[in-house]
Amino acid sequence: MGRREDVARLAGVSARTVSNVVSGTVNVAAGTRERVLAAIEELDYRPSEIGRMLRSGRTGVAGLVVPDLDNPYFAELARKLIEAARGHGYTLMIEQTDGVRDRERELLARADTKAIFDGLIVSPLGLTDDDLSRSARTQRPVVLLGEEPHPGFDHVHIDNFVAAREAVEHLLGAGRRHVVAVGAQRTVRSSSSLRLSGFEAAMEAAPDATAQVAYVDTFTRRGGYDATRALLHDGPLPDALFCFSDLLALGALRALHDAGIAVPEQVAVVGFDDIEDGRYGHPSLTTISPDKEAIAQAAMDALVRRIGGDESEAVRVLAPHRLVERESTG
Amino acid sequence: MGRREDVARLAGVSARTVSNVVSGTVNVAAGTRERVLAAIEELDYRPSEIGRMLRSGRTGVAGLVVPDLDNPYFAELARKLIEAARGHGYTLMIEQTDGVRDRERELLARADTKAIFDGLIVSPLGLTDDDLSRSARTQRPVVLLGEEPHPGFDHVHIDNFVAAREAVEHLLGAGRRHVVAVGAQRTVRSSSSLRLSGFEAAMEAAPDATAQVAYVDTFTRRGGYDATRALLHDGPLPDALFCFSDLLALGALRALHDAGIAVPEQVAVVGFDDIEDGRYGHPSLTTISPDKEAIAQAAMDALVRRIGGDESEAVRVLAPHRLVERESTG
DNA sequence: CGATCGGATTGCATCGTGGCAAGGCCGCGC
DNA sequence: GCGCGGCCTTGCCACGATGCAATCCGATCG
Repeated sequence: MGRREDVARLAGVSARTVSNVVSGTVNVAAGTRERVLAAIEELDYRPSEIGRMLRSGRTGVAGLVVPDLDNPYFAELARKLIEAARGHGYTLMIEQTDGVRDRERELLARADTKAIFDGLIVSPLGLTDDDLSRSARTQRPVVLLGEEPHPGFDHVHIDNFVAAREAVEHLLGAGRRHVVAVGAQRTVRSSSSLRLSGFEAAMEAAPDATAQVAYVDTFTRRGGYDATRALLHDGPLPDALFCFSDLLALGALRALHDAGIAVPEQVAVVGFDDIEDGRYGHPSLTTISPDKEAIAQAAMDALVRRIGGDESEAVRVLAPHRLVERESTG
Repeated sequence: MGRREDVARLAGVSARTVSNVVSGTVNVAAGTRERVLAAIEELDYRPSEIGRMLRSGRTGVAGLVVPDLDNPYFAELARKLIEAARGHGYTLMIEQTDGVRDRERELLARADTKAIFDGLIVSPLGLTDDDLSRSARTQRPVVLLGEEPHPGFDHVHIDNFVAAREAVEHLLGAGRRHVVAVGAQRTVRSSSSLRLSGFEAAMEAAPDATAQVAYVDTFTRRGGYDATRALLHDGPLPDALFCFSDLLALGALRALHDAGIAVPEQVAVVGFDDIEDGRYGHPSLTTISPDKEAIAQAAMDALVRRIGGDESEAVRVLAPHRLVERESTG
């Protein structure tokens, strides 16, 4: 690949003129332009993105920090985010944290130091306000996804409380009277606390119904499987499960099937996330469907706005969700 | 964030000495180092990664081009690749092509021009040798994943032919006598042709068995669902399906269930990829499990070696696979 | 015919690093 | 007291690009 000097020499102009042709921001005589373009073609010259980055201070790269691409919710979200980023002329660098707080902190710190992003979209699990405000010193904007807002940061989310309540109301409305919330967590701070609150709110409005909470270790199929097994072993059979994620629900479905319990006849199941797997499984999964495209779009919009220098107060964007009824609730 | 000049002034040294302290490659007197480090802390100075990139010609970024992160196989592979990249001190930028040849070509071209990667890992679907060799002019190394090798490029793969043959032999060994290969494609050039060949080889070795090929439009659950529906509608019921991917298999399972056909009693099903979904579904899916970790590791190893300047002949790395027997084949 | 104007082209400076080699300083040995 | 060696420190430059302002040239106008 030729360098700009070589192109200039071949075209019989100065190096600066080559730049003018390439950037197109300055008037260049038609004849000159053609000679330069020919020389560029001839020598296979391509301007260096890194030089431009250095000069302009912009990289056109945004970081995405998610717990885990294995998780279909994040994989589907990442897909939409990559598309949204492309729409803004941005490329995404993806990092995984496995929900480990130290990894999340480390990546935030790297955003200050080694990294090259213009900004960062973070889906945190274990970060505290303190972790975040410590990193707020950075010049680089951060947009948060997920349940919890943090003061001073843009935040894109769905109304988890209302969504959870609607899911449970759907179960109650179908006549279910013993509903178990699957997905509370003892270890992790308050992830999903809004979903739990929504569950509780719906249950309190139905005094004749029994509410129960099942704890899980991880938001995985195995977590849902193990929790449901324990549930079936320990006590009376409920007639509905509200799982805090589709993965949990898929694990629960499997455990119910293994125990010979019919879904939805004996137990109805609702999930949360609307991942593709839930649509083709047997039975297909009723779930809360967050508008992932809206989330991705809003997050990139906010990030690009901040990168553009917007210093206004942090915004909270509410993306739509809807309840999708499928076979698992009849 | 302070600049190097400011740090130098505060520490009472030259800007160059600040660099020397930061890089650590040159001897600096202990007292000077401490003063500089204190000034760095005080002014919150952090060296610019972009400046380093420009100076060194390395970015520490690799590109990953996959069809689609929605596809759990690629999501799981991406996860492993990100981890492998981290092990080499690299970060990944992920791009999606949706298997569209023009997008793949465009991204290869961008690797030459706008992009900042040191190298690229590509999982192509529609690229021709010509497309690739056209891009081989670039200085940036490319490592290929997937079925098809291309001359002159490092290639990491599993033995698709043998894996497919083993999958079909497993079905035949269980007494199945009418096996349908689900996943041949009319439009896309030769994707999965090795899996088809493996299928044919196994079937030819069993003269008393009936082989059949079902075509799909896309390697998705819907593709598998539609193809299986058509299959059930059109002809006699086979007693085994060999699906070229787990997604196809999951769609097929759903279609079989809708038609009231028992799996594995009436029809056995084998998939390919061993994605997480297949493990918890009902029935769980027998599948060919490629060693994704080995693939990711080998791909990053090869890429980093090339980036390091290795000009030796292109290598082909064969990663292990194994047949995982689950409920869908009894 | 000279002055002015405007478009095309160019040189200079800068972004932040780090390699290179020259310069500075101290201490030791003679 | 002087010279020399060795360690620190520093200035200069290039990496590649572009904003800015100066320069250059042909053309038009008075």
